[in-house]
Amino acid sequence: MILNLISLRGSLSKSFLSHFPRKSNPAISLKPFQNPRKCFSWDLSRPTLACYAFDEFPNEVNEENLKGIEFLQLMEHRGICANCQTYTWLLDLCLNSGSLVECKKLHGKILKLGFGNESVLCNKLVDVYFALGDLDGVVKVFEDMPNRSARSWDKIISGFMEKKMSNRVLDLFSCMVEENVSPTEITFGSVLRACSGHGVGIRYVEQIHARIIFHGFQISPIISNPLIGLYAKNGLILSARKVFDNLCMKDSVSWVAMISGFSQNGYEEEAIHLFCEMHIAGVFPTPYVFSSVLSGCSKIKLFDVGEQLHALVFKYGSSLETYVCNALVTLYSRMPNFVSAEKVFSKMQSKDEVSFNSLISGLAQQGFSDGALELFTKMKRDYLKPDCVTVASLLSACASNGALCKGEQLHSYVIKAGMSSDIIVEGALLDLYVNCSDIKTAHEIFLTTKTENVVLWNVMLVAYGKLDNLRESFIIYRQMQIKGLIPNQFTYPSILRTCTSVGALDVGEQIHTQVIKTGFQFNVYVCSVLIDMYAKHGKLDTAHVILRTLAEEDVVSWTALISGYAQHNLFAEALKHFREMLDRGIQSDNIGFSSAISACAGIQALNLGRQIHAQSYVSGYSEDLSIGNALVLHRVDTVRKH
DNA sequence: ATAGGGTTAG
Repeated sequence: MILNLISLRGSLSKSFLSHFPRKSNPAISLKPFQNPRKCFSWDLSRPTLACYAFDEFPNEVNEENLKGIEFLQLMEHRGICANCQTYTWLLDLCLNSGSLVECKKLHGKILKLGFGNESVLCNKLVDVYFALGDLDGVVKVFEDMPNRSARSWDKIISGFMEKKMSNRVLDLFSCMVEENVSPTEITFGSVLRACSGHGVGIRYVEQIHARIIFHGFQISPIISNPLIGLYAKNGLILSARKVFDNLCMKDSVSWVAMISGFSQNGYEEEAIHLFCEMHIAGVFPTPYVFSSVLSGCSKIKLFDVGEQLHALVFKYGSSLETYVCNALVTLYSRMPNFVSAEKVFSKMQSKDEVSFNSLISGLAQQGFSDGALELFTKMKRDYLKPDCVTVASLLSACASNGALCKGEQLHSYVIKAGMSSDIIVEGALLDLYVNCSDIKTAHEIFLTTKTENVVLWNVMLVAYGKLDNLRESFIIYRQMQIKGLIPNQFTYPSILRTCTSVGALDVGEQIHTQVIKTGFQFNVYVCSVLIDMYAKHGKLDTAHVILRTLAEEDVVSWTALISGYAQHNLFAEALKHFREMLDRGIQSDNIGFSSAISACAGIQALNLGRQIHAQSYVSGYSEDLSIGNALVLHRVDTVRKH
């Protein structure tokens, strides 16, 4: 209707109208055609304004020259007073034209005319200043505002959040609380996002949570979902679960937040379990939840569950989603053969860096460094930029294969691409040189790094361990404690192995006390090395006690003890423990087999030795050198007997 | 408001 009328007016075209904000009420808009001037003072809608301009200034106004401030000047020239609404729309024109100068002029006029108290205008000014990037302007308007409603606070808080200025958001929130303005859902939404962006302490998050409960928002998914994420990111998985359980209306985002929270914190089984619950509850599985739960399956190598999920991915139409496919590629690339991984990968419609990284890391972790490097080349050919993750995987593959030359080439790529200070690339790089026995270069790199990365220190402990240099290892170990770095489950095995190999049981015992002090006495990795150390040095009772305190013993811990018994001629004990290990459903490794065969030789148990040999053969150790040596010994001993 | 890939080990 309006457009028809407008088109009758010739030059007043649609593009002319596009200069004006779209905010028209058709019923009112018809009025100016009867009496534009009268209408102007109390109602200015988009067409009214334009029609007025056309009626009043047919020669002066056209599509090109009409700008907000010029129009205002024309109005003033004609003696017509602009009202509050006029300024609102003029400010909207600034938004479209992007002119900060004009906005400032209008701001000045608004203050001069005494419109500075109008909250509508102030909010609009905040919008425009934000859009034009003048944050000082924003703050100035806000400081001058007389009555700051929750809505105004929300506007400025979410504005700063959009600019990712978490500090400002949290400061503003404190001010808001001080002024006793009740926060809204939107306020809490921004504040929670600021918390995760800024990495604030969990105590602060808990305070915010208390306020959320106080204001009765804990049942809102919009607030509780990010809260779940925040608790999960900080490792407080129980708090996250509590928030999740308190939600009476869980939406799909709530489920994803909780499932990914579990999956990312080492609670993969719980993640899969919760996914099943979600599925039973009839909630539609989004691509988000698939990528999350699949990632959990990859981490704990639950391939069959992953395959079942893959079927669901097809069923629910997520099979073309990049995130989902990437998670599937990761899952399948952890399997011994890469057929499924390559199938998913090649069928992907749009591959990104992560798609390549998933496959590369799979190849790298299974020792196929050439295949991984080939993909690295392919990746560059597809115009995808290899990132820190790519390089870290590749470096790790080169390190484990002793491919120093290729590793060095990657090193220069790292320097060129500016990744030298990435915390993980540094670790992988250092590991490369240590593994390739270039300890000198490794130490040089170590000296150039910042000192707060525990991994680097651990790798240096491995480095000096390789040189059997316990003195230097111990200095490093001491220094990291002085720097306040907390040893982890990688630290203790590294130095303890050196103690074992140089025969420094006293130093080892000293470290054992620290293991207990820091709560690592239940860690299988740490304990297996302790058992090995004590067993090799004849303290078999101590080694035995340590094994018994483990909740979940593994092959390496058992065989460390068994080989200790065998080495100290306690053959019956060795065989007894070998039997017990098998009875517990733990498959032997080569150390276990060779120790048991040696023990058989020791007590001249030919038949048992043959049996164990057959077992080792079935377990795939037919070409193992240590077993071969044990067999030779066995033969010699049994021949000697006859 | 929710998602995928990474360094050190016996």
